[in-house]
Parts: sequence; C-alpha cells; structure tokens
Amino acid sequence: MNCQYILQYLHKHRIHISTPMAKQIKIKDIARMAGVSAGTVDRILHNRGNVSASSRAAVEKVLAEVDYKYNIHASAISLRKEYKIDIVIPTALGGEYWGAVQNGFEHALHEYRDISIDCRFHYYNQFDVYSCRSAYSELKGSEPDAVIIGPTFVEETIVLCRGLEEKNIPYIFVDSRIEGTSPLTTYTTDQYACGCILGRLLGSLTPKESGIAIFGAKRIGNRKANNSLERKKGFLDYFSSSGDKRSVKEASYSVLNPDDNEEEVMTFLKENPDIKGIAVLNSRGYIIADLLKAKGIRNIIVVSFDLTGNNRRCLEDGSISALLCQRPELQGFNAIKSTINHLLYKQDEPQVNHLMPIDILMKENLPFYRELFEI
Amino acid sequence: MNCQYILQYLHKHRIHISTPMAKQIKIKDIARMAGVSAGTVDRILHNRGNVSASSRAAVEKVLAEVDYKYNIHASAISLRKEYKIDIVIPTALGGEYWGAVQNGFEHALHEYRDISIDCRFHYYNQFDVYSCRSAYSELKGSEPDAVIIGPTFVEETIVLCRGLEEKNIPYIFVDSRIEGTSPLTTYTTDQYACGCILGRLLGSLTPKESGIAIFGAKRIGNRKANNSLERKKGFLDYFSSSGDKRSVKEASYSVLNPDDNEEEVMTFLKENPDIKGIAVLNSRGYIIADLLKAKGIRNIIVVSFDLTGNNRRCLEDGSISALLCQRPELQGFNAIKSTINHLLYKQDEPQVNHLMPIDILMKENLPFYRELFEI
DNA sequence: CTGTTAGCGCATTCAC
DNA sequence: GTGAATGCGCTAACAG
Repeated sequence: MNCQYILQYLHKHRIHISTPMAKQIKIKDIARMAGVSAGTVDRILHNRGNVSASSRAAVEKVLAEVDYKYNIHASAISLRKEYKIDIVIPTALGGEYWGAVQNGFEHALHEYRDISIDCRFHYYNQFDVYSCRSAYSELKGSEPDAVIIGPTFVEETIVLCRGLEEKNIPYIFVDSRIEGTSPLTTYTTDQYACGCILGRLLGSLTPKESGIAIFGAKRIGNRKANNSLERKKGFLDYFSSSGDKRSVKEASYSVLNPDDNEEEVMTFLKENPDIKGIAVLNSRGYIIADLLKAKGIRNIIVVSFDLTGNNRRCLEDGSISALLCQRPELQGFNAIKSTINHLLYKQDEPQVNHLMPIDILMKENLPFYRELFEI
Repeated sequence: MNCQYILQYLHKHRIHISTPMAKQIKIKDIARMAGVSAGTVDRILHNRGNVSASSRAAVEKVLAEVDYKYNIHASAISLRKEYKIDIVIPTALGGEYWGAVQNGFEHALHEYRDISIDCRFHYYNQFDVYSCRSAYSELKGSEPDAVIIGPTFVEETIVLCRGLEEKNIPYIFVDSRIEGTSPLTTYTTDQYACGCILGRLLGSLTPKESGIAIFGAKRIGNRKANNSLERKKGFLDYFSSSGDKRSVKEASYSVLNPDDNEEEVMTFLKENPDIKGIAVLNSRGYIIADLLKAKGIRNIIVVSFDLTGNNRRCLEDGSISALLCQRPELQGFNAIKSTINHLLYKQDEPQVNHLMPIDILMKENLPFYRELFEI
C-alpha cells in the first residue's frame, strides 16, 4: 500500500491529519553529519572549489539523504552584492500597455526591495525602429548582470542578443519572443493563438458573409512589429482553415499622427462597404473605435488587444466589443522575479517559455479587471 | 514646474534617467540621528513601552523625516516565533475546485517556507452541513494566531466567527464572503456578478425564446450554499432586467449520489422540452454535461463554473460551452500571504474585500489556462 | 584544502 | 529607561 492509496483513502473518508512543518535542516547540521566544517559545506553548495574529494563525497552523501533548502532570508542579508539590471522596453504613459508592464517591474522591485538591485531603464519608441536601435546601443558600454528586453523589431533584437551572449550576460524577454535567440526565460502569450482567438471572436460577433478587416500600425522605418506579424498569421489561418470563409482586407493607421487616419480609414471603408468587423492587431483599438464613433458609424464591430485606459473606456461604451489581454503586470513582475532567482539563487525555472493566459474581456466582466496588480 | 510635468516631458521626449535605489536607512542610522541606542528605536517601532517621553519625541521626529522600511529578511531570521494557522475548507481531490485553492496554500507555504508556520488543515464535506459543523467544532480547543475559512454554510460560519472574535483571533475568507462577519480580508469573486455574466453568456449562446434552467446541488441537511444563492440572484436578475425575457426553471441534482440524477434530470427535461440552455451554479457542470452526452442530447448548451479537471475535459469536447473561473490558486496563495503580512509585519491591506477577476473560458483560450499556478 | 571568524540588520535579553 | 550584547543562518574572507 503506497502513499497515494493512503492519501486517497484519507480523502475519501474525509480524514485529515495536521502536518507539522518538518524542521528545516541547516548548513551546520550538514557539516556535523558529514564531519566537516560549515565553510566546507558552503564551498560545495556554491561550487567554489578548494574542496578535497573525500570531503566532497562525505557532504554529498549527506546532501543526498536530507532535503536541504537554504534559508532565503539569511542568504539575502549576508549576500550584500549589488546587482545591476538593464531593462529596455517601449516608452509608455500611464494606462498604456507598456505602463502595465512597468508597473509589474516596479511592483517586483518593491517586493524585493531588500535585495540590492540597481535597475536602469532604457525606453524606445515602439513605432520607430531608429529609436529602438539607439536604445539598444545604449547598452553597449554597460556591464549588467542581466538584461530584460521588451522587443518589437526582430533583426535589431537578434543583433543585441548576439552581443549579450558574447559577453555572457543573460537576458529575458517580456511580451514577445524572438526566434533565433536564447533567452533565460520568456514571458509572453502565444501570439499566433491570440490571432486565432481574435478571429474566432470577430467571426462570431459579425454576420456570416460580411467582410472583415485587420488593421496594423504604421511604424517609422517601415518595419513590422513581431507580435503583429504572428497575430496576423493566426488570424488569417483561422479564417482559411475554419468553415467560415470571409474576405479579409488589410489596412494600416498611424498612432503617431492620428490626424492622418480619418481620411485614409474612411476611404478604405468606402471602398470596402461590406466590412462589418475590424480587428486591430495591437493595443490601439481605441483609435479606430473613436474614429468610427466620431463618424457616426455604429454597425462595425471592433476587437483589439490589452486593457489600456482608452480601450477600457471604449469597451464600456460599447465601441469595442471584446479585448484579448495578456497579463502585462504579471509578465513584468515575473521577469524581475526570475532574474533575481537566477542571479541570487541560481534557480532557473524549468520552463523556458512562460505562456500567459489569454483573458477574454467583454463589457460584463470588465469591472473585475483592475489595472492594479492582482497579487 | 512640478514633478508631473517633468515626468511627462521626459516621457514625451523619450528621455530616461537611471534611478539608483535610495540607500536604505537602518535602525542604527535612526538611533544615531536621534541620539539614542538601537534598542530604544526598536522599542518605539514595536510599541513595547519602557521609553521616556524625550527619547520617544526625538526618535519620532527622525522617523517623520526619513522613510524607514525595515529589512524583511533580517526581520524574518531574527524573529523566530512560530505561528499557528488553522485552515478550514471543503475536502477536494486533485483537479477539483478546492484542490486548486489548496495548491495556492501550499504554493504560498513553500514560498514562505523560511517563516515558521504551523499550518493545520481541517476539511469538511461541502455537500453536508453536519460535516461542516464538526470541522468547525474542531477549532474549539485550538488557539491559533489566525484562521482561514472557506465557508459554505452561512449560519454555521457566523457562529464560528463570533467565537473567534471573542478570542480575538483574526480570520480570513476564501472563495466566499459571509455577511455579518468581520474578516481581516476576503478573497472571492462577486458572486452576484458571476450570476449576471453567466446569464448573459447563456442568453447569447441559446436561441431567443428558448427556455433555460438553473441547476443547484443537493446538500445533506437541505441547506443552500452561500455562493449558489448569490449566483442565482444575479442570474435571475439578469433575465428579469434585460430585454431578454425567458422562462427560467429550477432543478437540482446530486453530487454525492450521481446515479440518482439520470432519472430525475431526464424527467425534468421531458417536462420542459423548450429548454435549450442549462446553467450549473457550482463547479460540477461536468456531471450534467456527461449525462446529456450519455443520453445523446446535443442541442442543450451547458455553462458552469471553475476549471476543474472534469470541466476542462467537457469544455474540450464541446459538451460545456463556457466556464466562469475565479482564480482559486491565487485566492489560496493570497490568503496565506496576507495572513503572514498581518502576523509578522502588521501590514494590513487597505482593501478588505479582494474581488478576483472573473475569467471567461471557452474552448479557444482554454489551452493557456494551466492548472498550475501562474506565478 | 580547511576550520574559524566576522559581519549582514533586526529582535530581544540582560545588566546597569 | 536604556545601551550593550547576543544570536538568527548564511556568506566570504582569512589564517593556517
């Protein structure tokens, strides 16, 4: 009769046992058991060399038997090293997508405030590839212990990562994953799947046979963002593989110069009068929704990404019908957390690519998603 | 020109400044500045008395000027007190709703393993009010530092809480909030809103004019669960207040004796042939979905609560169309976390009732919600 | 190579 | 009332 059966039996018969925490074993205990000093145990635990084969064998024998977990608090106070982290992400004002990621960073830095971390932020304009290049080049001289990157442009990021790899500096991605790099971990959502789900939502919200459009943002330097590319692929594949055959048109709009949009978008809609649904492939759905409202157009369904302040407003007033959200605060929080675990405790998550849940927000469940961090 | 303008300016022009962490101030620093010893500062910080008015004034003057935050790690290792927490929740097997809450507890206990916590679990059968009473009575003799309660039955819980209040023992609710009690904090979702959203979902998934049913679980002692009552209210209010007028019938089924359901449910459906949608007001939607499948009934939409193993299976095979989920792991995790913050650091959250987001799960976004804890 | 030792910041005890 | 002294568990530098 093994443990599992016992547990099942206890559960079935509603029997419960109180489980007093096992007394934590300490370095001194191990030293005593192995017949060496605490210093030697510490050297072995941290792979700092200068240990004889016999001592190592004795200690490792003990380690194999007992379940030693060092005390994080004791470790943290005696470990006084200051760590340097560089963070490169797009600029954001409060309430925008990257502002939420930034909140997550700050939340984590606060939670780990008793660990000395010198965190330097470098911002770039996500709609301008040149701005990204210049932010990346700021990292050249820096010798941080780790780098957290919120990437937008593929080639530039690959170059940056090559450089970091040469210098043996670990890096972590948030929001998007770039193929052909080797990050320590990644926090993102499956952007291809996001595209599929968006297709599914828009398909079910609009009448069959109606036309559909996808809108992407114009970027200076005429380069596509990694996420948008993936999402578009998923979106198109959904419609080509499902029974739901639609005409899907593509258009673009400007975030930096919103005044230009009116004419361009209206012309596009006039040329494609069958369009009843628009998918905005980034977090700026409100720009299109506001434009449609201003023009008195009420019969076009808009879906988009991320719970920004403006998107929240549009979801409330019905001009956006659904949003897909990807827990940006949690991504930021976890990026810092796993960086710390890596640097201080050499603990790496087994799972390299952490896929966040894709939350579907509609008017009804919106009130319960606060911008505030849910932890 | 105040700080806000500067920040906006910096943002607008994509200028960033690295913000080195301000050097943390320590007890010794305060002591030196106030011209007293560290011991005295500590006595004041912890309200342990034996301080002269003059010393107190000097120290408080300094404290008002500097932003002192004690080092959590140093505090944790020198504070060797063992805390005792009692937890009373419904029994669950792995993959069930309360199993996820339990996972959250265990996750938190692991994360805070370096703080001595003696955690005793007491389980009861949520479908049997007598079992709940006996679990509650187990707490009688115990003198814990805090109690975490997953309540199901209203009156019994009120009695328990009265007793705890008399003994000045703080308590925390997970999953459900009981009116007329004074918990330290509560982690739950707005169950009334859940009912409304469920109504909205079921309404949009079924043809207009079709009938709808709500299913509740039978409980030994014939007592309703708090959550189901709230959800039912929200569900009914949605249909009476929205334009969507439907006939809503009520029925019940048994979780403990599933064999009894077949006849009863089939009779109910035969008597109400217009029913095209069923809302199961607890986490056992799979029981109804599996029954319908077994009977070859495919034209009735089922919606329910919570991502249990069985509900996941039914969502995948399409026999359940949507689930509302309430982050049970996070609730469990946070319950422990805020208990620790209260006991060790006397830090109480300003917000007493933490409302979790209500996640809408459909077949498409299901793959990205792992049972595993997302942290 | 190895044992000893001196902190880390805080909480608490114990003389004065 | 108060300051000094001790210890929590771990790390790292230092003698030997």
